[in-house]
Amino acid sequence: MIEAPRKRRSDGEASRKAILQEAARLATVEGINGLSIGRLAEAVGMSKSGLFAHFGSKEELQLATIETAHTLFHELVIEPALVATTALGRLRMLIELFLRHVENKVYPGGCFYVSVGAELGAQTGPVRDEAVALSAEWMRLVIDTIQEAQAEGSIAPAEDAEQLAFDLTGYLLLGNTQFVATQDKAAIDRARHAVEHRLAEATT
Amino acid sequence: MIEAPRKRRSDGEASRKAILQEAARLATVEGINGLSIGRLAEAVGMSKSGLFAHFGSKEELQLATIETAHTLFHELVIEPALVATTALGRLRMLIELFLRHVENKVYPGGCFYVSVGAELGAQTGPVRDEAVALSAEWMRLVIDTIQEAQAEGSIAPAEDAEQLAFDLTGYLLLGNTQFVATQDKAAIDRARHAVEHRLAEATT
DNA sequence: AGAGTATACGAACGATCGTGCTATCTTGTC
DNA sequence: GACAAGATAGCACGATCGTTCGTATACTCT
Repeated sequence: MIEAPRKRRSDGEASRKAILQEAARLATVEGINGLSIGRLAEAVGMSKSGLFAHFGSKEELQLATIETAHTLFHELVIEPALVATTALGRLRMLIELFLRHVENKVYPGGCFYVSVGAELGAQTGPVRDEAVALSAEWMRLVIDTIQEAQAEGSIAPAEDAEQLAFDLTGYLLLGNTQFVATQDKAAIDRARHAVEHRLAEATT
Repeated sequence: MIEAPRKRRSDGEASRKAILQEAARLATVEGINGLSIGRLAEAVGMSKSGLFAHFGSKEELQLATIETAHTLFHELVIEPALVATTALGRLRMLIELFLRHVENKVYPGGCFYVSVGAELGAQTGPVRDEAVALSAEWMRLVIDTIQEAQAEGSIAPAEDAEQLAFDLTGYLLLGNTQFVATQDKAAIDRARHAVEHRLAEATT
């Protein structure tokens, strides 16, 4: 016997969206484990039990939060970068949009992946697995874009794409971390400068 | 009226040391906030109240934990590097010893500063301030060592010492983070390779 | 209009949190 | 060997944790 699909009401959908948006913000500050359902409920202005009913368990809430952050990251960073016509242009835009979304404080604790990835990296469970998988997705995208740029002849074929992606991501990671800790945009500029320097060496 | 200095007993001293060592380890996995006194007490095999009496508050425990990690970092990474006679040698040793202490899993969650710094970066309070200050100490040391190497003529005077320190630390940060998440030493080797490449460019 | 259900709330559960208080050991000093 | 003080444990506290349950509201569909 197959259950008839329950219909979702628009107000519930809106609540769920508001909850997850706030959850993603708070998770970058307090951690995705440190964030409690009670404080989250207070932040969005609803009851603990009402909020909880949307997810059924804290783990489901955490997974939904990660998915929400993932979607927003795609909207703000990845998809806008795809408009560039050349692979090298896409690579530059990916990096610049990443730095801007940190600089513009999309999340108070910097890049969501960095914050949650650092928190969960050494732990176990489905929440950690999801967070690590999405972090790896970024690295994969950068590597692929570099290889496309090599195919287009704008990045030297002698460059190890994975190593170059590592170097560039290292700058972004430290830029993010320093900016979060110091609130000094100089950290973002250091990252920009490092990226440009490295790309100047790699491009033909 | 000046109080006579309280004498500390050796067994208490040993307990305190064991507690803090375990606290530092657990903090890199569960976070310095996520770590609870109850679980820590269970991990070291003593009662919650007995452990608590050593510190008087959780914040004091956290500060003492950070100080312990700081001391160990000096012993394992910084002081051994000072034996090198040249500044460039010291720089290389600092970096290599850092990577080794990650690789050798001195802490299960990688570098203590990175783990705790990422967790507390966006928060407030004395614990965060202490963690951020000690992270800045590393950067300061790398910058100073680079400038000494420039004074010795082994690193090009045209290099911006702060930018070079940023680049190198970025590699270390990502190497640490990737290694913790994947347990793959290839991440450490990527960091080594990036450092060597960057130093090859900067040295005369 | 009435039935059915998604949404939300309040109250309460057992567990655990950080933190006290008190008693019992153990150790170092005279 | 007595005695003060440090070290540790037991117990209890109020608060908060994630979770469950029953119920009231409000929307949607027939």
